[in-house]
Formats: sequence, structure tokens, C-alpha cells
Amino acid sequence: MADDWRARKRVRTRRTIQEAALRLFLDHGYDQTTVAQIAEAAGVSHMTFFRYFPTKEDVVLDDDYDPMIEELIRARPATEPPVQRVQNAIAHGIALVYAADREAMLTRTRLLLSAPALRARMWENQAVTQQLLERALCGADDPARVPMATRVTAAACLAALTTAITTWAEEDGRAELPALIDEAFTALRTELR
Amino acid sequence: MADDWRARKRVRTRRTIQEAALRLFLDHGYDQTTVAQIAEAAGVSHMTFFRYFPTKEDVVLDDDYDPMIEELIRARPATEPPVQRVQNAIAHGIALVYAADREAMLTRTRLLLSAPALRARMWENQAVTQQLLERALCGADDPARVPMATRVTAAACLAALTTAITTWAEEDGRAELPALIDEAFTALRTELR
DNA sequence: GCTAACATGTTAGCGAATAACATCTTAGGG
DNA sequence: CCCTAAGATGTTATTCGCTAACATGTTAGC
Repeated sequence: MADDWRARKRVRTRRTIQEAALRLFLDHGYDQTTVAQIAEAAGVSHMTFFRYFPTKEDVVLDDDYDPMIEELIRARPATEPPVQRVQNAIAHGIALVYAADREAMLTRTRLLLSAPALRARMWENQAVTQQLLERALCGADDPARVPMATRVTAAACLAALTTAITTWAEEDGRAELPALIDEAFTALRTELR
Repeated sequence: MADDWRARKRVRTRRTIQEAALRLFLDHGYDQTTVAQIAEAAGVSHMTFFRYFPTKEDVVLDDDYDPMIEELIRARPATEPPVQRVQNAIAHGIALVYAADREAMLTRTRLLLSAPALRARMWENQAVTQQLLERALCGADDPARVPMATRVTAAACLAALTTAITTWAEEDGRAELPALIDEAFTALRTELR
């Protein structure tokens, strides 16, 4: 019936740790902040920290966009050409959260780009997202034998998306992310001959 | 006149460390090998190791392809469309070393893909290569204001190259890398609408 | 041969991450 | 209602990557 209490407390503790960590990272920098400091600020021991986040990087990298992306792509008609399909899916997804989360996204992205350790892990995560994209595009047929064309398409789409996000954060959000994403994907479809 | 002795010894020590490290990595795995073990196998102290390689990862990641790539791209006529230009440059460069280094490249790539820490750093390095590509493509004008189209093109080309290399290593070199690269770039130019 | 530059080793220490063990709390059956 | 099993947390110790400080030895050029 109810580990409801357990579950809720777990969620709360997790959020407490994450918020303490982000505040410290933003105030003093990622490398300058120690796990012990985060734990203390959150009122837990450093072991509890690692029970909730396997590594220091995960506090920042933890997001659940991947399932959302997969969902959005499958929702688009398979008749659209692949790149267009991915572009539409992402544009649609961004529209859902951008207005509400713009500032948080920008802050988080800037933080992500500020520390080499975080950037490295970010790319590593991208590789996972790419596999997801490949599966979504070729219809989840065989996990191993994805055709080269699909792999390249997925990689290129992700490259476009990342370029847009990076540009957005680098110029401190002066432009609007949806517009940049549109620009990047358009470039992908037109500029590549 | 001559720190020739110094310089030569430095090069030799560096190579000794690197060879010891690679052998240990291949025999026992990257994560299972300790810097202390590498140092001992190379007959130096762990401090000497870090004087030659800033991190454990650098022993594997150390390569000097970047300047070569830049050179090769600039050597191609600027009249070629960007993607074609990059493809030609890389195809040309690969042809120079592939026959001689095939096995070493394959081994190294497999190692690179085997450990998460190495993969992460590999992506991080790619970001540097991408900036280089951007400069080479837009003529090294302004370092900050690279147009979006160029950024996307550079990112997409690198994505294609990486896809080819990854595929090559994943199927244990059964296919030939130059053919895979050609296939990937062709997909980039045709499949993307 | 003497001195300055450089390469190396020794030791100590920090921080991330893991393991072993103890403690305390809540859940749920008897 | 109590008692036990499961789960969450804390304490301590240890490993490993990495840095700093200092000492030592070795080569180069006067």
C-alpha cells in the first residue's frame, strides 16, 4: 500500500541535495565545490550523496529528456523525411517547456559548458541519445544492424541540436533557442551538398 | 647548440611510458590498470608519469591529427562545396597512413571505445577539432563570429567521420575504414533532406 | 671544476569514489 | 501490540587520480 512515505522522502532528499549542489556550483564554480561541502549544505553525509548520485557530475547531468525525445519522434508521421521529422519533433518538444523553463535551462547549460568534466560527460550522454535517435528513426527493428545512413542522420541531427544549444548559451541567451534550433536544422538540410 | 641529448631522452622516456601503458591497458583493461603500475612497468616514479602526461587518459588520447587535418583542408581548393572539401581532405589524409597504421589505429580505437572515461575525453577532444574545422572552413576570419551554417557543417562532418570510425571499430575492422568514411560522407550529402 | 638549468624521486596531502559495518526507523505479520 | 525484516543513513577506512614542496642527482657552458 504505502512506501509512499519512503518514496516521497527519497524524492525530497534528492531534490535537497541537487539544489544545494547547484547553488554551490553557481556561486563558487564546479571544480571549487567539494562533495563534502554539498553534503554538509544539504544536511547529509557524503555517503548519502553518492547513494543518490553515482558521481559528482550526475547532479548536473541528471535529466530525463531522452524518453521525451523518443516519444516525440515516434509521434511524427513516418512519411516525413528523417531530418525534417527530428526537427519537427524537437521544435514541438521545446515549445512545450521553453516558456516556463527558459532561465533554468540557460543557467544549467552555461554551467554544463563551464567545467571540462561536465562537458566530457555531456558528450558521453549524447552518444546514448544518438543510439536512441537511431532506433526511433529506423523503427526499432534490429538493435545492432542500423544502416550507416541512419547513423549518420542521427549523428548529424544531434550535432545540429547541440550546435544550436551551445550557441545559445555562449551568447548568453540573447537569441531565442527555438529560432536557433530552426536555423541549425535548416542549415543542415540546405547547406550540405 | 645541443640539448639534443635532453630532447632525445625526453622523447624516449615518453615513448617508454606510453608503450608500457598501452600494453597494460590492452592486457588488463583501462580501469584495472593503475598509474603506479604503469610507472613501475616503465621504470619511473608516478610523478614522472604525470610530468609527461597530465592525466591517465592522455596516454591514449595523445595524437597530433588536428594540425594535419587543418593542413589538408586548406590544401583543397575553396571552390569545392564544404562537405565535399572536408571529405576529400580526410580521404586524402587517411590514404597516407592507413596502409601502414591500420592495425595500430584499430587497436587504439577499440581501446578508446572500451572505457567510459576515454570515450568522454574523446568527445571533448572532438569539440576542439570542430573549432579547428570551423576556422579552416570559413577562412580563419573572426574566431568568435562563425556563422551558424559553418558551425553546423563542421559538426555534421565530424559526426560523419566519427560514425565511420566507430562503426569500423565496432565490427572489428571487417570493413575498410576509407570505404566506411566514403559511405558516411555520401550519406551526409544525399540522405539529408 | 663550478654553477645554473633541468630531470627525477620522495613524501605528504586533497578529493572523488567504494566497501564494511553499525545504527536507527518504518512496515507489516504474528 | 510487539517483533522482525527491510530500508535509509552515518562512520570509518581504503583506493586511486592528481598536485605541491622539497630534496637529489645530472648535464651544460663558462
